[in-house]
Amino acid sequence: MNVNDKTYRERVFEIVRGIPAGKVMTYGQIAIILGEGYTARTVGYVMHGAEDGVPWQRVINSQGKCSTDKLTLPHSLQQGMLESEGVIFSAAGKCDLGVYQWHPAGFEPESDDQTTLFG
DNA sequence: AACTTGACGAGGG
DNA sequence: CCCCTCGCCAAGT
Repeated sequence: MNVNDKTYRERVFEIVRGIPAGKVMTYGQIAIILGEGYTARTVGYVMHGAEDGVPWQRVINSQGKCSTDKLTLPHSLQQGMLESEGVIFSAAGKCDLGVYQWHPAGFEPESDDQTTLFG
């Protein structure tokens, strides 16, 4: 399995393309969904080579922060793109995953207690 | 084949 | 909240 294999990379991109604007997913979350020997690191490795119009900005780390701060990309470019989609970041550059994290159909968390929302 | 890096994650101080 | 350590998998030298 090689990150350059189209099938390998496509599985990651397929999920990322499914993230709607204003929502985010974490590297580790994507790795868990793919299962097959993927880890947060490999997903990140695949993501840094995203080119197919994949909304890479919607993939952040498990802390709710952008991992692109000190890298090739200008500081807060990713955060700025997400803010344009409505994601609110704290002064420390962190967003609330409990609010913005996207869960693909079939991989939703256990929490179904929305019945208590409005009594 | 060995060693280092890297858009990561969890745990501890 | 910041910093460090260790585990993880693939790529580049």
